Amino acid sequence: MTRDTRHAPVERPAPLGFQKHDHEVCVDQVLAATEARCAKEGLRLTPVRRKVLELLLQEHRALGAYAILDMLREAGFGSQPPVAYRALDFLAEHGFVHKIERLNAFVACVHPDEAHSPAFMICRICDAVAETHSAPAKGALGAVAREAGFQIERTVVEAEGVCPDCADQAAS
Amino acid sequence: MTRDTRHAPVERPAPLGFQKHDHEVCVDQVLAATEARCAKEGLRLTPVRRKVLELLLQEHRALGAYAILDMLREAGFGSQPPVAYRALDFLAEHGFVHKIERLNAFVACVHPDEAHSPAFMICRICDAVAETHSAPAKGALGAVAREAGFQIERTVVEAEGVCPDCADQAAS
DNA sequence: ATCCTCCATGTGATAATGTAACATTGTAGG
DNA sequence: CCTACAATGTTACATTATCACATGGAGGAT
Repeated sequence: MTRDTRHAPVERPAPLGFQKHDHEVCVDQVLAATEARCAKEGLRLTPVRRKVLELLLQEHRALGAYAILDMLREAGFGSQPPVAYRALDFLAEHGFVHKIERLNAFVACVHPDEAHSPAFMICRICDAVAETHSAPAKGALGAVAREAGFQIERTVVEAEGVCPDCADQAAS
Repeated sequence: MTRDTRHAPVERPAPLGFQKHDHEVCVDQVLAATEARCAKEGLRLTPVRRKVLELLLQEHRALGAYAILDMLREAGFGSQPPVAYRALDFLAEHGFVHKIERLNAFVACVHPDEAHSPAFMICRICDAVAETHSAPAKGALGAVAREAGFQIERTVVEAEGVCPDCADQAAS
């Protein structure tokens, strides 16, 4: 759709946020936080589910279900689509990962503790994705919805554009 | 994804906005406005493209590409997916229709004149869709993006919830 | 008018994404 | 232990989307 101008993803996609950071620490922290929340709420972070989350955290970018499935296969898990989709459903349902509708892909949530309605910035050149907050239901949209009698339960907010790295490259 | 609670669409989906209105007039007006804009900008509103827009306007709800394709076939146009997708691409590129990412479906734009970044309210029960405005790039999200050096070109804003009609039915 | 070019359309084939259904395995609670 | 339920694995299939290439039609240049 209207994506004629879109390039193929660059070889080494930019990190999740658009800034550098210590991967290992970041992955470990989120995994630990996720395990804690699962323990507290009686959720079962089974091997497949944990592996999917770990993969998404390590890659630190949006991955399609089939890309994840390939990695699961290599890791010795089941190799049929439902395996990946079910794990992703679980993780998404509890906010550990988010689906990027624009890309039909998934990213690990970078702050699994707090409840939040996420918003994303998606680079159309390298497909890097950065997560931030949004509260659209509290602003103008919320007002329109209330007036119309529409009850908002969830919001999808995705901004498409050019990330700092790709803008720099284009300039040079 | 996390849509276990979702019902099948009800038999008679609610209209595009959540309020009643005069279909005929509405369809004619938008078609006329679209033709005017195409004439002015040298865009070619060919038969297929016009037909697709007309179908979406008449149905006044979100339709998948294949639903549209079926109708095109019945109307004597080509019957392969690219026929529908190309028409939709054209229409979406110029803002005459919008894609609802959450549904992988398309709706006719209800105000094809003004340039705008649309926002949608989507009923998870009957799949009715209402369009309104948004300016997320001007609010908190815009601030975050500027700070991060991310250039927003386009936004996807979709609120999922329950429309007034379905809320009424649930209450009764 | 003729040709030429570009854009749009038609078609077949195939890729990518997502689900349904059912058998099997594992795990927690009685 | 054993029962009930959740999670996994697998087959098959449904839905959504794109590629590649041939054909047709509108407009401009000569």
